[in-house]
Amino acid sequence: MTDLPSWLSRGTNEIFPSQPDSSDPSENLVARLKATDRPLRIKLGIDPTGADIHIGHSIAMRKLRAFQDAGHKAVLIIGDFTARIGDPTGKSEVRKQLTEADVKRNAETYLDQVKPILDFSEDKLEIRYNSEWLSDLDLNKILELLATMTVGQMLAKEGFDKRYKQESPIFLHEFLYPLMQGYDSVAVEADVELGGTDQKFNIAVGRDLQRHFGRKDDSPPQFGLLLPILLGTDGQQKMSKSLNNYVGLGEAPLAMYSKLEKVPDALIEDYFTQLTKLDLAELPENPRDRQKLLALDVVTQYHGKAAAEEAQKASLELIKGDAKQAEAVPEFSMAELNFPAKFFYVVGKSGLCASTSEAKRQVKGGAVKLDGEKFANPDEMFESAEALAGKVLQVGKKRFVRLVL
RNA sequence: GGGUCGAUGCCCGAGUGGUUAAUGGGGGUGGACUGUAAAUCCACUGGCUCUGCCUACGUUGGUUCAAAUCCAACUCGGCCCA
Repeated sequence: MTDLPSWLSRGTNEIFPSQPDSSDPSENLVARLKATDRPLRIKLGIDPTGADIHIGHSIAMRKLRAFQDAGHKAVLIIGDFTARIGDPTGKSEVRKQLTEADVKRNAETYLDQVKPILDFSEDKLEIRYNSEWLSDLDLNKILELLATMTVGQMLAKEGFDKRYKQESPIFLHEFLYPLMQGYDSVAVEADVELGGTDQKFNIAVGRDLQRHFGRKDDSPPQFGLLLPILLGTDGQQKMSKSLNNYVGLGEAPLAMYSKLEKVPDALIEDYFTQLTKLDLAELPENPRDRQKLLALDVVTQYHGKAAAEEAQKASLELIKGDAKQAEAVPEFSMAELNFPAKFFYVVGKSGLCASTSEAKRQVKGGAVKLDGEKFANPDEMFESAEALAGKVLQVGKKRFVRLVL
């Protein structure tokens, strides 16, 4: 049989079912793509559990876009219903439940953030909320769903297995999650479902359920296409907001750029593969140039070329420590401070430190500079704001603020 | 429902009546070094305009000159039995 086209294979971890030598469209995705007489329906579900999505999430979105460009239909499912339960995949704890209002707000910002990635033309994209079909399931239907799987099958799932062995609690409603995600596939008649490698179980459940409930036009059950989980900028754990190793899609150009330009060397090829269309064979030799190219390319995708180049310039200036030169230094008004004031108090209130106590420690530790000069006496008194006006206060290498009246 | 064990700082985890924000590790922040990285070394890591004051060891009460440490009830979780 034929090889996968590169738009399909780039960065793809696994496709299942996969019988590379078969021409049967139910077990070979390339054959399926060829055999179809209609655009395939490509499902990707996201649960609006937080306000931000990051470039790790963008991987599946980009693949979805690739399908759109190849003429297929993206079916983006906003898991407004499932978000309230929480996907137990990879979690060692129960996720806290969200209110309807939270979920709605999150969904809106999500859509906003994926605008640069997806093709939003009407015939290319279908956006569905899974409360549409899940909120009306009656007990009969739920029992039917539950009867398709055994406790053993559920406990074989990685996250549950681990939690079970660690003696941490697993609530019964969590067992429902894979079934609901699978039922989404039934409801939207998905032909392919995209997801991270950790989604294999849930996507496989979708196949089972499609088979169980049958499909309108007797199409074969959905294919699963698994994409790698992006490691965070720390190079250690998967990218996640709570680990603070993420690059958010909604971030400002400079913030995005400066995070991306220090991606560890070991990860940079993965990042190029997953986040850009650049040819890996033509990357620069110098690792530092690679980082810059990556940062520039990704920022361009979300903010345009001009903003990306500006971010690159600003970032260079910041690194040189030339804070006074950089225009991007935010201002902090001292209007609400009470003078006379000790130095650490000013630093603490400036927003550069989390607390005045931390500010004091940072000053003592020699991390604080005023107009580029190290300033290590936390108890230095300033009689009035005028004495500090116009100066640049700096904590560490990355945090700056210009003091104004 | 019965029995039993457990709940400590961002996380893990010591500590079992006595001066002390509370050992250690991870993580984080800062410094040196460097490619702005990694690795390594060092420092810091509850709050407060702070030579001191305040708040902390699941919650609430109690015993005591004194409790994270003892007692009681409650909440939450694990395990065993049903």
